[in-house]
Amino acid sequence: MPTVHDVARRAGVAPITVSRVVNNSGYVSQEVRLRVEGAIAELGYVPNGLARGLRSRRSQTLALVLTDIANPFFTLAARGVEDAASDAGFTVIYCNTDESEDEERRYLQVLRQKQVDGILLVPAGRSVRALAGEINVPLVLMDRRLPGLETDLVRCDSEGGAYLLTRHLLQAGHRQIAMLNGPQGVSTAEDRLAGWRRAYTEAGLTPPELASYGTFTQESGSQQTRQALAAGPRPTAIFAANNFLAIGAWKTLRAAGLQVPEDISLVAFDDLPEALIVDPFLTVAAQPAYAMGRQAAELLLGRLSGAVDGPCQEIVLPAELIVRRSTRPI
Amino acid sequence: MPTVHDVARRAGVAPITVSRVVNNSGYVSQEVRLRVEGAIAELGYVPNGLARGLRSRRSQTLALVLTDIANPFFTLAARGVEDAASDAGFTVIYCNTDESEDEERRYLQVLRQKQVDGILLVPAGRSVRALAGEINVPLVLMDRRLPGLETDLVRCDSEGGAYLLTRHLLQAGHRQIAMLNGPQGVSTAEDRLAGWRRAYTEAGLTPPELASYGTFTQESGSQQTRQALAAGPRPTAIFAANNFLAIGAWKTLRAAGLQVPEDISLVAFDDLPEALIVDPFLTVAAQPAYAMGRQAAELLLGRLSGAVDGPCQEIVLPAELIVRRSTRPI
DNA sequence: TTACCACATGGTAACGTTATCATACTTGAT
DNA sequence: ATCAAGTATGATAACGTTACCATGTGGTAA
Repeated sequence: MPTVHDVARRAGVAPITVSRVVNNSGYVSQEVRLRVEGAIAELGYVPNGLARGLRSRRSQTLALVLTDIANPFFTLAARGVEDAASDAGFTVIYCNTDESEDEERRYLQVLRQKQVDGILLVPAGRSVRALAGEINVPLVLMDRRLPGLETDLVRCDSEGGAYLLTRHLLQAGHRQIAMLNGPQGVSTAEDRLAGWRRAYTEAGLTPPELASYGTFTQESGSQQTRQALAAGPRPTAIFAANNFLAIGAWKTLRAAGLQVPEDISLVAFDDLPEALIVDPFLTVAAQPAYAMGRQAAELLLGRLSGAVDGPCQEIVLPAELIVRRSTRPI
Repeated sequence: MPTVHDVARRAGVAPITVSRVVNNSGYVSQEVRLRVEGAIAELGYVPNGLARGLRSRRSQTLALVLTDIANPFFTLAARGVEDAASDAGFTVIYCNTDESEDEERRYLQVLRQKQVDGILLVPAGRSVRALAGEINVPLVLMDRRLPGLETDLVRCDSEGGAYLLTRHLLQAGHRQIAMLNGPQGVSTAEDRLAGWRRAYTEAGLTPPELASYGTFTQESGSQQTRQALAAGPRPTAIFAANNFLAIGAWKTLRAAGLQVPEDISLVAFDDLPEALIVDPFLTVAAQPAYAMGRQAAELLLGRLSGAVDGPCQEIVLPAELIVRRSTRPI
């Protein structure tokens, strides 16, 4: 592997001049520049990013820490992040926490070692709040708020989306709307619950005792659905707080012999990518996942370059109500 | 940021001793080890990965270069890679080429700079063959063969899977089976075409003129389907060479007023993750995507650690025929 | 003339770690 | 007493780059 020294010798200049050519920094005469570029091409020189990063204290690397890249919502967000980073000459390290705080802690430690320039994080737990100070690296949260932590944040308007979905059902005459939710304490779960509540109260109604917590998984969707079906007056509609919960609910409804929407209505937060779905059927509140990822990355890159300055920003993207065929008036 | 020197001073030892404690290498007495560990904890010392990598020539980083992480097949493979890498203490840089050779070239250059220890690659074009020599980094191909390049390879048995799907249709009495394919020259496309052909010839039949090339996208699936429906005797079945092609085909069939399977049968390579599908309906050849990613990463890590030695390996995982409800006898 | 600035190039040191070699003390076998 | 092997620690230098400072030229303004 040739180094700056090899290139310098070949071009008859000092190593630092090679550095200037490569980085387009400082003054270099046209003649010398051409000679150096020639030498670089002849030797196939590629700068060593580790040495560069060590000296300049910038690694040109971002990290994306999320709960599960296999969730299409995060997959799309990841593409947004990757595209923005790549445009700016940054590479991205991905980390899946699987909603585990231990994993999250472990990864943040590893990323500190790697000297990443910035971190995009979908927090799995509250522990980041304590770590954030230590990490000492620009941090932008995605998707979820983390009360008590002063950082930039790019998220979707969960409360508003949930409100729209619930209002849609209320307007169709539903009153017993079961809410299947993610983990208590996770901001998206809390916000969606709040939206559900607000739709009721704004309609002059009292929210029923039909909200449950769980995890953002299919299994939890099934479990919460079974629970909702078992209790009190059977709900006439179900609001699943994310895509996996919705799939679990739907499967369980089918298994219970209930048709959607004939026997029960079903709405959900999160849309599924058009590319994966033959016949979009669910009425949903769609999040602009790609845009969220891109904007979060751009905000972080802006902080790094100094283009963005000042106090923490909270960018809230709207959720779009897409009415399809999984609901029916009562 | 404290360094080895700070820790060393605090613990009353030499920096190299701190290094030995951190890396668990060489001899360190129990007493000194405890003192050093204490100092590390007190100072919150974290080793600098860049300096470490520069000196030791190992960055503990792998790269995963694929065409599009948004394809669930690759998403799952990526999880397999990430999990295996993470277990071994490696982090993963992701790169999406979008099937562009230019992007692929660009990324390989960047990865060389980053001094990644190894690369997992789903080749977008033939250009890698030329680059592979220069890169000088262990390389494991995933998913696609690249004739003329001597490297490790982990892939699925595309030919066999296509054969199973086609035979399934032939046994059901279909003779006019249109094959919607990906790009000519991509090994998975060629292998699946070969499997389709073999099913015909083994049944003593001549493959019809119903195979077309395109890209592995939904749009191409629509386009190829329209073409197949327009020509000659209408096909009684369609074999889509991947999941996106299948979705495009299905949508186009619906738009043309054709019911699956009543009016036409449909099968596809690639399954969709259970978590995304309410009611699995398509008969498919399912690839073990997660296993593919994991095994590819483990092979690469084995090469790096020296645990795997010897000539190039080609690991071929079987595709599983899953018969569901999208086909019917004729 | 002096002073100053833009341009052009180089020398030196430092980023934080670990490879390599060197030193020295035990212990036990000969 | 001697040697060898195992244990324990350190000094030095190097990985490849760039920050920082220094030097020198030529032109232009005062």
